[in-house]
Amino acid sequence: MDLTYNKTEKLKRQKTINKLFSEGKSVSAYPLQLIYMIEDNKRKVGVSVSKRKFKKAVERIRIKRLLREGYRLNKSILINNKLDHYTLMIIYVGKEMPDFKTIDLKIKGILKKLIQTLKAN
RNA sequence: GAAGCAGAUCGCCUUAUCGCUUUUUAUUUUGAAUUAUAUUCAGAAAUAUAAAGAGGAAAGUCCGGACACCAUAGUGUAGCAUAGUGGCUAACAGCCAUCAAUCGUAAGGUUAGGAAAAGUGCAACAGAAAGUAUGUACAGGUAAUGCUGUAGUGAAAUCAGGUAAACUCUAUGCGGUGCAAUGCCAUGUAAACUAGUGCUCCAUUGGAAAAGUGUACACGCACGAUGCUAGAGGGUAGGCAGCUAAAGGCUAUUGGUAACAAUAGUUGUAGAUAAAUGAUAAGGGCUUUUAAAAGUACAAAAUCCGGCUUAUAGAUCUGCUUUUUUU
Repeated sequence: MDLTYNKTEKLKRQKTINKLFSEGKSVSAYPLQLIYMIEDNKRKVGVSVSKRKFKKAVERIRIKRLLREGYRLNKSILINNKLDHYTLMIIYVGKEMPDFKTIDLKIKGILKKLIQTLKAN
């Protein structure tokens, strides 16, 4: 089972990020929002937290780490459903500091929701 | 013992499993070159292994430098900053010593502490009057006059003082822009297109120079047609270097009241870039509490250093002061 999340899998290019925000579709399940795009033949995933909602850098870094960890442990949900090329941006839109258990749960939820919406189309 | 003053240090730990970033070594794959099928080279990827991986403030971005580019950064004006005296430093608005004022019983704390005989402005109450000033009473004096003295008000009353966290003056310092600096590679018809403006003079492989451009302004200086200004539409916004060894840390000795300096020894410590340093589980510290249980702060590098300021649960150490008790 693949539990890695290294440099090559990170969403880095400014261009693709802009494209994702302008053309991608979104699925939301509070306190998370997922913007996705099924185009590239590689997996690219980024995480984000609004600076407005969390002013301190410590809090933002903490949430990003939790989001990354949640994706790393649960990305098998996507791969087991024969989905291995995608571009994702996971955004935390909540207003309070989460702990890992809720993040883990919500990530699982939103990834399953993504698969359902894709199958429906 | 209690209350307090000054200074310094630390600021969670261990194990297991799953991960992240950088680097070392090994193997495999791939690429390039060639004397051509085996060597060499350096790069990339994967796997394994080992090592390292946020702070005392990393913060605020408030000062000062290093470094880079703009001209070898010049002169004057403007502007800004600093302000007892002496010293330290690469430098400073920092630090040390000391004087004065002031607060505290004291240890100690605090201070925008230069100049009012250059000029301008401002000033409560009292008082006739506070600078284009001259009233009353008494006394003196004159040709005459508040001309002179005393009384009275006030901090200050006629060659006066106060105020410069008011202008000002004096002394000293400061050129500008910041690592998104800057250089290289790759990509790109990119010195592209349209409009406006400019395209000079002498001369002939050269020289001079207008407009213009370069810094707050002026001068000066440099560049000066591959120009300048505006518009529309597009491309790129990726990689490498800069990038971490530093006015470094620690210890000892010497000089100095000290800040600090010199010498010797020792040590070798993050380098990311939508931004690594994490997640989970178990256990242990520490604080509150009979226990259960709860709490375990503030706050995360972004070119690098020296400061200042602000935030901070809790813990430790050193020196000193006052007071009480005991011996």
